[in-house]
Amino acid sequence: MTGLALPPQATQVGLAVDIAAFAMHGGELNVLLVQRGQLPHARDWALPGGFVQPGEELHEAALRELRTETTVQLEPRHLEQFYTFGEVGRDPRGRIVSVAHLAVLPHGTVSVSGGGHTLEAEWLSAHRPPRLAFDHQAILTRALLRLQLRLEYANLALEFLPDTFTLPELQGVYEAILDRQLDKRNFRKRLLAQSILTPSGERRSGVGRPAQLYRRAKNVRVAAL
Amino acid sequence: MTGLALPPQATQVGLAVDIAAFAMHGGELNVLLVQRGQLPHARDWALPGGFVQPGEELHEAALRELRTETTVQLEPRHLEQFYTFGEVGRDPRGRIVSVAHLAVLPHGTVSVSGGGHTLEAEWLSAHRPPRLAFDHQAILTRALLRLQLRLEYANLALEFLPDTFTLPELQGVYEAILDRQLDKRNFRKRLLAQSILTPSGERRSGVGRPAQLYRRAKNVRVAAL
DNA sequence: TCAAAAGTGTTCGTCGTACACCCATGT
DNA sequence: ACATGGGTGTACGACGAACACTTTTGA
Repeated sequence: MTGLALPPQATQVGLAVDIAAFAMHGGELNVLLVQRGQLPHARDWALPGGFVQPGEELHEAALRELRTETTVQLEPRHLEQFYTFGEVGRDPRGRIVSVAHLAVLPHGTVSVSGGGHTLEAEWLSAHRPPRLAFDHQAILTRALLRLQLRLEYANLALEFLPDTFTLPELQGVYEAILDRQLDKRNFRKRLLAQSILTPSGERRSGVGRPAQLYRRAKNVRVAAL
Repeated sequence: MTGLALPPQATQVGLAVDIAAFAMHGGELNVLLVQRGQLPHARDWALPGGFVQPGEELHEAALRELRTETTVQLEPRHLEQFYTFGEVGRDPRGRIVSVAHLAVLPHGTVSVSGGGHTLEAEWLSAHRPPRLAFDHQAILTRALLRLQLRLEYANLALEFLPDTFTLPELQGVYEAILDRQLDKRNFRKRLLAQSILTPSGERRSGVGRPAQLYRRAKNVRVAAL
C-alpha cells in the first residue's frame, strides 16, 4: 500500500451485499428470507444482506451476513456474485449499491431464526415468494435465472444434496429449480452419460422399489463463471 | 424519498466504473485503452473509467467516462454491466469498488484521443493487449468471455457493423471475437437459418466477386441478460 | 396381490461439423 | 487469362425430446 489518497471526486456511497440463498426442502426450491426489524420496510420480508465493512472482501461480507442475520450454521456449498444493483432510488436511505450474491446451502440446512436486526428468518418458496422489500423481488428473479443457467453447464444440482443420493432425488432438484417436470428416462440417460456420478453400491429402501445410491465422481468440480 | 439516514455501519467506499469498449478495426477486435496521466500507474495503459458521481446511475457514469476520457463521439450500441471488482487490495489508493461494463461501439468509431486525466487514447488489440494497470487485465479477460457468450445467443455481432454489411464481413466479426477461424458454408447456413438478416438487394463491389449486402431484419432485438 | 416408486430402449428431428468446387468481377 | 474473393450442398455423428411397460419391494 502506498500513501496515495482517494481523489476528492471519489463519490462515497453505501456498499452492501444481498444474498439469495437457496436450498431444497420437501421437494421445493426455497430461498432464505428474513423479516426486517427496522425501518424502512419494517416487518416486510427481504433477502438477508447488509453493509460491507472496511477491509472486508465482498464474499466475506456475504458469508458474515448469512451467519449473523440467520442461524444458518453450515457453509454454503457455492457462493458467487451475480449482479450489482445500484439504481439511485432503490433505497430510501440514500445511495446504496448492493452486490448481489447467489448461495447454495447444502441439504440439512433446516432450522433458521432471526438474529441481529431481523425478527425472523424462514425458508420460503423461491418461485412464489411473499412480497419483498426494496427491489429484492428483482434481485431474486435474477438469482433464479442465474441458478437455472448454472444448472445446465456447471453441476450445481449436486450441491443441494447430501453425499449420497438417488437419481430420482437429483431429478427432483432439477425440477424444483427449473419449475417444470422432466422425463425420467431422458434425465437418467443425460446424467449418466456425463459420468459425473458413481454408484455407491448401496440402495435406499422405503415405499416401492429401492433406489440405487450415487455419489459425485472423483475429479468432478463445479465449473467457474 | 424519506428523511431516513444511512445507518452508521454503512461503510463508505469509492465507487467506480470501468469500461471495456470494443470495436472492429481492420479485421481485428480492438479494445479502447487510455494512457494514464496520473499516479498511480502513470503512463501505463488502462481501461477507461472513473468515479461515479452523486445521484448518477451506473450506466450513466460509464457513458460519461467514455466521453470525457476519450473523444469517442458515437453512442455505444450495447452497454451492460458484467462483474463487480471489489478486492480489498486492488487499488493502492484505498477501497475502491469498480462495476465493470462491456460496451460495443459501432463501425466508424475510429479517431480517439485522450481527454481529462488521460494522456492518450487508442484502439489496441483486445486479445493481445499491452500490460495494463491495476487489475485491468483480469477485467478485460472477463469482458472478452462475456462478449463471446453474448455472441452466441444474443446477436451482438451486428452491433459492430454498419447498417448494411456482407456475410463475409459478419463472419469476420465472429472470427475476431472468438479468435479462431470459422467454416464459411456452415457459418452462412447457421446465420441465414436464424432469419435475422434480410438481403438489401444491393451488392458491394471491390476486388473479386461482389458480395450480397444484408441488413438486420425488422423485429430483431438484442437479447437481454 | 396390490400399491408405489425405480428402472429401462427406441425413434425421430435438429443441429453442428467436416469437406471441395464453381462463380462473378476487376485488372 | 488470371487473380481475388463470394457463393453453394451433402453426409455423418451427437444430442434432445417424445413415448409405455416391466421390476422390485413393503404393506
